Order: sequence, then C-alpha cells, then structure tokens
Amino acid sequence: MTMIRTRFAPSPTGYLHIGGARTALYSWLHTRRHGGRFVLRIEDTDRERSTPEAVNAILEGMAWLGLDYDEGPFYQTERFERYRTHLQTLLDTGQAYYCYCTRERLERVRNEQLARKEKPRYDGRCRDLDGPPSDEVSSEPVVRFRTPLEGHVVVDDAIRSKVQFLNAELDDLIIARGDGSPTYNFTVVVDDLEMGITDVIRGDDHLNNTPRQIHLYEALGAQPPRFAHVPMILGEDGKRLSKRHGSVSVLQYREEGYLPEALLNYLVRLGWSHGDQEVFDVEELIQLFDINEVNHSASTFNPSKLLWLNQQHIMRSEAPHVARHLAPLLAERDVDPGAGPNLETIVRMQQERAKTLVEMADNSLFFYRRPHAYEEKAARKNFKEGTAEILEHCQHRLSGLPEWSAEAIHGVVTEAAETFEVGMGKVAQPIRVAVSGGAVSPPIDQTLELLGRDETVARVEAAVEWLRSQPTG
RNA sequence: GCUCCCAUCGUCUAGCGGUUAGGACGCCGCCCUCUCAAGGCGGAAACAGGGGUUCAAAUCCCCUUGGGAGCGCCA
Repeated sequence: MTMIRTRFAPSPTGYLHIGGARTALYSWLHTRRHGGRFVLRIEDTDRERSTPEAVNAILEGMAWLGLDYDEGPFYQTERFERYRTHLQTLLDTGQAYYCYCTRERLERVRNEQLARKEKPRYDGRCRDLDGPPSDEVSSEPVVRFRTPLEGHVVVDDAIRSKVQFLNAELDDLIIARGDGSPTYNFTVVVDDLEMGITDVIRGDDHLNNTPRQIHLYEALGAQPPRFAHVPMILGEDGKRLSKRHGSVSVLQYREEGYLPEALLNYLVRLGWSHGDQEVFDVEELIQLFDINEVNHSASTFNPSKLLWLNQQHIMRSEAPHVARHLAPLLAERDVDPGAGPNLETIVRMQQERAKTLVEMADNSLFFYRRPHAYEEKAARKNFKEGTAEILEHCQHRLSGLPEWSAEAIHGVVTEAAETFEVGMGKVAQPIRVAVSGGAVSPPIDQTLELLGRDETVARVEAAVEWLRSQPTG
C-alpha cells in the first residue's frame, strides 16, 4: 500500500468551528496512525467571502489543537493555472462544453421544474450545440461538465460502505464560471489529484457531491481516492451546527479555560468509541482511532460532557502542562504567575477542584494578592460571635510554630477546635475566609503552608481587626 | 418536491441472531468530609412503529414515521 495522504480543506469564510475541527481531527488521526502525510489546503476561491482574518483564525485554531500539518497551507487562489490546464483538457476531449444560457433562463427553467415538483437541474440545452444558440445567449459562457446520462456511480465509502447514485439524477455541473474561474467541485478534484490525496475525509454534507467528483476523476483519467464521509454534529435543537448556530470558534474554548486535548477527546468520542473508554490522551487516539469504525449517525453537541472531560484532563495532566495553559489566564487577571507561590504547586492543589482553567485561575488569585473584601455570603456564614477569638488564638499559635508545614498547621487547627470545643469547620472555615476572602479553597493546612507564614498571619490578623471593627449585634 | 444519509436512556455510546440491553455525561439519593471538589455506593432513564426471515431479532430484509444533508456561475 502506498503512503496515505490526507488533507483538511477549510474555506476561510469564518473561524474554525467544532464541526470543522472534528473533521480535521479524524483526518489527522487517520494520517498519523498510518504514518502518512497531512496536507492543509485553504479553499479560498470564493473571493467575496474569504478573508485573511479567517485564514489566521483557522491556522491559530489548528495550532492550538495541536493538529500539525506536513504540507501547506496551499491556497487555491494561487493555483488558477493548474485548473485552467485541466479545464482545457476536458474541453479538448469533449468532456466539457460551453454553456451560453443566461442566468435568467436558468432561473426560469428552475422555477418551472420546481413548479412541476421535479428536482431542479440543468436541462442540457447547450450540451450538444456546436456554437452559441440563436437566442438568450450570455456574453460570458460558462463551462459545464458532460455527465453521463445513463448508468450509475458507486461511492465506496469507508464509513457508509457502498452508496449508489443514478447518473440520471445528476446534471451537467458548471466547472468554470463566466469569468473563467473554476468552481468548487472542479477545484477539489484537481487539487486532490495533483496533491496525491489518497483518503478524502470530510463532512457527509459532501456525500451528494461525490458522484460528480468521481466522474471528474474519471474524465481526467485518474483513480478516485478513498472517501470517508463523517456524520454532522447537530446543535442542541437538532439542527446542523454552524457558525450562526451555537457552534463557536475552537479558540473560544481556549478563552473559557479548556485544555485542547480535552476538546479533542470530546470531539473524537462524538461519533467514535473504543469500548467503554471515555478518557483518551492524544497518543492513545493515534493508536486506537479507526476511520472505518466511525458511526453513521449525526450527533448532538453536549457542553456538560465536554466540561466533565475537561476536568478529567485537568486532573490527569502533569502539573507543568496545566501550569503552562493556566499562566496566560492569570496574566489576564493582572497577576504575575512568577511573583507568588510556585505555580505548579498551586496547580497540584487545584487540579481536582476545577472544571476549567478559568475557574482554577479565579480560585487561585488569593495566592497572589490579599482579598480586598470578604465575600458577603461567606463572611455572614463563617464570621460569627467568638470567631475573632478563635482566629486570634490561631494567629498566635501559627506565628509561634517552630516549623511551617501542613502537618504542623493541621495541628494548630485541631488544637484550636479542641480548645474552643467546636468542630473543625468552625476553625478552618473562618481562616479560609480570612486568607482567601471566600468560602472555597484547597485544604486549609496545605493552603496556608503554600501561602507562607507571614502572609497567613497578616491576613488572619487583618480578619480579626475587621471582625472587631464590625458593629456587634 | 426529488435524491442521498441516518434511527438503542435527555445526550454520547456498547451491542454485530440467544445479554437481567452494558458504560459515560447530566439528574436524584446515601457515604466520605475543614470548604469546594474528587472519590465510593445506589436509583430513575432507551431498542421510533408495523410487517417479514428465523427455533430465536436491538441485531438481517421491507414499509411507515421521524430527523439530517444535497439539489448555486458557495465551498
């Protein structure tokens, strides 16, 4: 078997969204698993809607996800000469012809067909003409491909197996516009052919285009590649996911504190599975993913499961890795990750208590700066009568501790609870509010150890003062 | 309308002729507990409907219904 070559071919009319990312992922995994080469091609022949910003957004999205490509990016707009050459071949061999029909006539034919409840299609008026017809002639003729009238085509799909189309259902598609520029169905075939693509993996919205493309391959004297049409991802309302439809940019997940491998894991499981396994790392996926095992049916995007998977990946990842992704989020919050307790230690303490890195960042801010105020609810619940005394007691014990360790700190807390004859919660919680400003933090002994003695004592003292300054009653 | 695709808990899925239809997310209890989590235990929750084939059908075939996609001088 020759080396596998696949491609991801987005059109730069918007950012990289969930559906595109999954298609790219499936292609990438398939390629990496078989030691092939992955090509990135930007399909920008629609000059009206393609933008450089979109190109950048797509490249950045791919980079963040770690879907690296071996060749490209290639741009279709730079390949017009290639299309022209093949177009001429088809014209020369009579497999394509000029069509002089005006848009108006086409529109009329179409409406008539629709009115008769027929499938709208070109009626073939110019198919067998030697020159322009006598009336309704367009000054800028298009080029149409001469589709066989009889017989059928079979798409042998890796996911859906054989799908048959009757040629009679197809019509003569336009392969070059009036201005001479090539159209989609033609450019993909030429590019996939010239780039030596062996496996075309794409959304199943393209399945209906495939028989036409197979005809084009054959007309150009080439063997079609293997096809794999992956099912669509639907929004929560069951409609196809699209940009105007709940599908956000993959980069938005970065903003929201998702790990790229969590998103990849979520995406791969949407349409593929390996027994009961839910959590995969990328290396495992490369070993296990098989394009032939992808499901047939469309699936619905489920944000809560993605959230859970993100948490799983945060928990299971190495602390330095999480720290790298967390650091920028801290910076966004005006915190210098280098100017405080060790970031990796913070990560280890927070790993199992954050579903997103955003949450982790927010819940870790107190390590870097003192609380400006106490959260009202937390203060109301934990700062009660007698709390000041408990805190003051702890403050003294903590400052007198011979050794600043979690174990020693824990001893202070239990001792205080015994001394005041209260539960641990009556001691730990007020300290927690004192140092963090809120009611949530990692275990109090570890938290204080990491925060450091001076900072801890200062914050507890501040809380005592604050409590004493409050009007009683 | 025509063509193509699809159909197991709310969602993602396992199942590939014989299972008490399994797992996961979410949800609801209970346990653990200094908070939040994590974790453990338990629970509710599905084969769209109808015909065949077969000793036996969630699994194979057909129809119906439902959903999706395509039918551009968009990609």
